[in-house]
Amino acid sequence: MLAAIEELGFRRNTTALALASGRSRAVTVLTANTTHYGYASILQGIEEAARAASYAVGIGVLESAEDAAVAAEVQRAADAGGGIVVIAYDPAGVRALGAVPAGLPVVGVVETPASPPGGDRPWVWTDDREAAYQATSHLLSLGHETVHYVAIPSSTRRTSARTSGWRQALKEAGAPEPRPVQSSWGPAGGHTAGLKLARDESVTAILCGNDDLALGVLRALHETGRSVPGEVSVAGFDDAPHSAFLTPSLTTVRLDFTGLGRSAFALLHGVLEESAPVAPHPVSVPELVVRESSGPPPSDA
Amino acid sequence: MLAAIEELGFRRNTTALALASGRSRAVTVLTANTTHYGYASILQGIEEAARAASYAVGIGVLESAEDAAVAAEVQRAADAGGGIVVIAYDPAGVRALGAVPAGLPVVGVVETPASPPGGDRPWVWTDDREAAYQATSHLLSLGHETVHYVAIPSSTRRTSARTSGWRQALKEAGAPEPRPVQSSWGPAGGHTAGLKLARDESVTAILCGNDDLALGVLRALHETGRSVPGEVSVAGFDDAPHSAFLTPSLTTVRLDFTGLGRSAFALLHGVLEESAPVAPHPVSVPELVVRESSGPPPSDA
DNA sequence: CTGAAAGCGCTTACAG
DNA sequence: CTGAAAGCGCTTACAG
Repeated sequence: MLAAIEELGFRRNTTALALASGRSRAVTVLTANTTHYGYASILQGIEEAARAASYAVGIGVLESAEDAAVAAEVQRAADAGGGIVVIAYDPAGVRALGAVPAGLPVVGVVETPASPPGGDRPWVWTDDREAAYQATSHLLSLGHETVHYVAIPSSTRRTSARTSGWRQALKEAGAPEPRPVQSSWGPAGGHTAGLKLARDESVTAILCGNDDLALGVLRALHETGRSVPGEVSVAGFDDAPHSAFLTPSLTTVRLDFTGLGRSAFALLHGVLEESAPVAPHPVSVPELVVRESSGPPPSDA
Repeated sequence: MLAAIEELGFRRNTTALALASGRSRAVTVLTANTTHYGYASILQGIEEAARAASYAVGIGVLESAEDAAVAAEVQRAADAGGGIVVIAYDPAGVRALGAVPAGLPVVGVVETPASPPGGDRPWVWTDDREAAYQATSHLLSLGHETVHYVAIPSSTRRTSARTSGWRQALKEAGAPEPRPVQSSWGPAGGHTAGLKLARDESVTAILCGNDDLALGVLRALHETGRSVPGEVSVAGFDDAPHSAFLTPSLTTVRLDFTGLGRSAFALLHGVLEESAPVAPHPVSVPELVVRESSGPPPSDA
């Protein structure tokens, strides 16, 4: 009988099931971006874990950080039923996480939290603060007087985790703290920032908020005739797939975004079904990867 | 009254609506990958257009090209209700497109079709053949005797559109046709292929199946001490965001993947609702972008 | 433990 | 044109 049902291509009707039972086995990911390395990798991790648990995965892009637009996207996600994961790495994401109505199952993917964000909601994070600290310390240990910082847009008005890790390393080493250069997410922003920093002869080490920014900085340094790492050292963030193959190859801090996405889903799964394996509070441990783009400062500097 | 309803946070129940009416205002995109530039951009385009039309967007990743696995993913997408877009740039995608049961609303995103793929289903494509033809012709016009080709994995056992465009340009110019080097999707594959080609002194021009591959080839050439474009010219495919900022910056063929995604959704929308604007048969026109990585062959060659 | 009824929140085809 | 009834395909709480 069951075999016959199988044979005839019978399939449980997901919609009716959801209406009758009130649960959906679905997760909607709310994110401001789907193409940058970190975001895309988290999405990939969530999808993998969701697929393994037979959950459907939906995506909603937060195109604007404006309150009304964010609220509309959150509503759409809520309407879809099931749970929500919001990637809160930027203002739009942070607002979306805050706008999810109480009572809805949600988990946030956030930067190192100073204090628990979004009230008592479950969340996962990358230890961006530690990662920035490691990269900055590495550059300082090479003998650089200080390390300049090209920042990705921060998620809140407060200091970002990456910025504060960088700052802490400088402070501990007694190094002067240059003004961070605010930039964007992509290579073009890094290029602009790099051109600006290249004009300053005293700059010998640059930490970039992500690898794409670093790529643009590398290009700017090349254009202005400053050699890397001979005259200037550059380090990135993320260890994107291309970073090992740049010329010079990029020193960076590897972050396990895919694993972070899987953890986010696991947490949500635990919230939605008591039977699901309970995920511990997961933190991805950053790992410094030293390559060609960092070295000692020029001896005559 | 309506205001009061609005006030109380009343919302139409999507699930009940779908059950009762039999339609979902949802699209599921089936793809083998979500992070590579082309795939991610198509997904982004679909999401934009879907959001504008108030459609929910789901994703299903085809982790394996094995028949049973593909069939299972297609079922999941079908179960979700609504329409399906499948990105058929690889064996898994091509099989998934073929496995969608007749009668379900589906559109395929395919390589330049030799003949209409998937029967009489609507589809959109990038003109990969033309793009490869343009890039190859550019390199030949610079004076190279021939152009070597590092290929991405092809979607079928038949010759890919990119390969055949390259071949056609060589043939028309009466240039010898070297054996294509089969590679993967990422920089690591390009690096391996580049190392291999670098051993052959006669190689002066290399066309790569995508920009990530080209990035790896550039690195391999650097490691083996061959200058670009002095000794070897390199061209890519896609015009990914970082390509303009590599050193040397990469000559490539720009493809409008985001627009392609939007077109795919528009087509599907037309199939699902007669009232929706009918999309024309859309083709994205490739555009050659000449940068630093291509130039004349060495004069002594 | 098994089986028939009620109900999830809508749409749609039908009676008034 | 308006309004009450039936039904979408399931689950769940309840009677047997």
